[in-house]
Amino acid sequence: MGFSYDWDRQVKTCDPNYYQFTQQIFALFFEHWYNKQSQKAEPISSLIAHFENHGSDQLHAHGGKIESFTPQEWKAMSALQQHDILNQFRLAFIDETTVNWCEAMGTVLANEEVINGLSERGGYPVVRKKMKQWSLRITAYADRLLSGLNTLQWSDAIKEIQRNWIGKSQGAEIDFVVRGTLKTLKVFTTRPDTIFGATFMVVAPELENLQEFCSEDQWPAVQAYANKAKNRSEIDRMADTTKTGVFTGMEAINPFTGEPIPVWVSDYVLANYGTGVIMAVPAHDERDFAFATTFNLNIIPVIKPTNGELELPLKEAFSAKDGVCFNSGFLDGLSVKEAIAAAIEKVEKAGWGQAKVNYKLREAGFGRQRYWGEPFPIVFDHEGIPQLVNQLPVELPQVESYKPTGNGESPLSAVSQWVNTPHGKRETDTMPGWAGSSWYFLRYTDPQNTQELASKEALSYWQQVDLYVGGSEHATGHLLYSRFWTKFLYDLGYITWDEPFQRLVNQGMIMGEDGQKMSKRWGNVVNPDDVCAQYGADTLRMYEMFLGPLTDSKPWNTHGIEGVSRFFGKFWRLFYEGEQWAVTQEAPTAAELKILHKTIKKVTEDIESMSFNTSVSAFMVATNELGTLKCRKKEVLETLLILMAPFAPHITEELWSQLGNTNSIHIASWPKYDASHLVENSFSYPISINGKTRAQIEFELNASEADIQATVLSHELVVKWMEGKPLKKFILVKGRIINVVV
RNA sequence: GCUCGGGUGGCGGAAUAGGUAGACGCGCAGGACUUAAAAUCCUGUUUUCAGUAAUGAAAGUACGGGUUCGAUUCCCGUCCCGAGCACCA
Repeated sequence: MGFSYDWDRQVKTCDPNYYQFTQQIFALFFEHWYNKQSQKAEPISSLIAHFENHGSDQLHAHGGKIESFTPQEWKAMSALQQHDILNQFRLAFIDETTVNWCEAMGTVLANEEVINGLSERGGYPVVRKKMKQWSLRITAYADRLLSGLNTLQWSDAIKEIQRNWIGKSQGAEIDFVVRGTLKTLKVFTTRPDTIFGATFMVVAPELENLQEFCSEDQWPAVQAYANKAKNRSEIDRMADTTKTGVFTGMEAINPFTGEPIPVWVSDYVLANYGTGVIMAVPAHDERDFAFATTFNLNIIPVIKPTNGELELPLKEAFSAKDGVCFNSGFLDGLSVKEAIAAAIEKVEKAGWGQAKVNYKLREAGFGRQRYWGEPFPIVFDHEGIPQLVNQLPVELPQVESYKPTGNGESPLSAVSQWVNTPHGKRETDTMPGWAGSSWYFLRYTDPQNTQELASKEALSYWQQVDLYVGGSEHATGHLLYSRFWTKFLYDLGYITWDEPFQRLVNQGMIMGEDGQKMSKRWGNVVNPDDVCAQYGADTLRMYEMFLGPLTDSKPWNTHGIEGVSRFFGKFWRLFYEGEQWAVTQEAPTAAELKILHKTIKKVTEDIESMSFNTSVSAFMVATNELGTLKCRKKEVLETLLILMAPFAPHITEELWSQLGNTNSIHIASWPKYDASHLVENSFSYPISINGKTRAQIEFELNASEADIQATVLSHELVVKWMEGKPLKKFILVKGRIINVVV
């Protein structure tokens, strides 16, 4: 096909020479934490220094929850206790995650391998199970991943997918005191303006200390419900939107009204978003409304439309974000926007909570219980504390079997001579496929380097990827992870830019002739090798471009390729008269130069905007016009060849050499168009009367408007269509159109 | 349901800082060259109506409104297609 790949820069992520640096980057994640104050990753040593000097006080670290401690307490801790705390802040850390466990297969399955709670292969039951494994703290970068999108030339679709995935929402965390106890339930809400309408609370069934918020007599029912909910897969939950739940027997106090409201448990509240607890405002939230209706709970409207009244009783939740508060004490009369600000101010002043930003983005699971993957450069010492291995690469051992062990551990755990080292046991999970693919573009700059992932010189010469052409299926995977790794390596000073792919274009697919995706199943597969054998690579390339815009999916049409094939025939005959070479040295005429420079301009602009289909059309137009003029002049044809070289690399190279050139056309410099060849001094104006084209008159472009108007108004057709009515307005758009309004 | 794209001839598609809608190609029809065919070249091809014809008129960029001298392009509403998300408080 004539792709100009530089095979000297080929990389293989599964080659130890490559993955030793994937392991090194993992080690860097492990040795860094995220400072929310400086907004960047910093070495773990600075965090340890902070603990030694200030304890947990004034900590601006992104991470998990810890009990507060003093410097003295920190120093008195055991290595294991210190590890547990540091683990809460390391950017590569051991996380408790929920996985899809298939007992029958003895393995963990990916979400897409689970269908309706059963394994895709075999149809065995799958349950959700907690498992400790490595994760990368991508949430530390959530804000930068979000704001960085604004600087990128990516399609709106992909940007939007990433924005949704990151899912930033602003609101407040508010504490509700549980009646008759000293305990509080912390909720996250984006609508604190509706708090006077909060008539009950709902906690997620997975909440760890669930029992604390249950009365003794309700606990058995709650426990039974929670156990059932735990084993429901996400897909099951999704499929079933009817509301289920159990009353916990407890009540909480709405801090704004002082009224007690019941606390329920239901699986429509997700444990891993927000605090896993919500204040339910049934009048203004569809889900809460459905729940309240199902269980006959109180519904109090507190927001009404800006211009109008609510229809009571409510038939559905009024969830619009423009409205006015009522039934809401000091918030009455305020708009939703004003009330949100006022409610947060009140919450903070009263010490009930604070403004809070939440993200849907979850930490990136980085462990796989599979053989094929980069081993972690980690050994767990005799205390079970993970220690980095300095000697890289840590290579995959040869094994007898790649199959799962059956107990959920990686196949590597069975290779005891590999697992056991003098310093402890190796981590036997391996890294996911996206580990190596998150930085390969950096490796392209310096693929043979054995000392570092790439030299500073190479990285600063090549910089980030100018243009990435790929499918949109990587939107929330590869493309997000690569941005994350790039920002991290930027923080550490490895690179001087913090976005990997400046411009991203999602190419469309060539569909079958029937408009469906090409598939053996539909019998509509067209093999490019066959097309190439029949028509040649240049014809195939150009036809694919000619089919339509790069970003669109479009059906293949076998007849259509004939048109491109014929075009090459015509193009060839500009150079040959029969078998006879026919190119001349004559100087081109003005008309020929105009054709050439028009084409240079069009193709140069089209390449910039990736409108290759219209470039092909421009080549056809130029070839047709030059053919009509019988132009065989070297000066014109040689330049046209250069323009076509990126589109049809083979035929252009051949004709280029036949023109007597000894170097390759693909290193020739790109022509510049000369505007002086394109100047027109007259234009054939379409004359509209009341917006309808009625005549065509040619005028010099520098003719005066008065002269033009006089000529137009006395023109036979214009007179006819004006039907004697008086002229209302005469519009002249120079070089475009004339409109006579009567 | 929400978010983001998009609807133009028989087909793929062109043209949007508002200015001759349908470039280019496919297909189709007719013609030239040829003993014939292939190849090549030429002409026509949005729809409807009138006309033997040249030609003329009207409508037309999913549908209905609006702004404008002028709208495929801008605004409002509706329908349809595609992609993504999916109880995210």
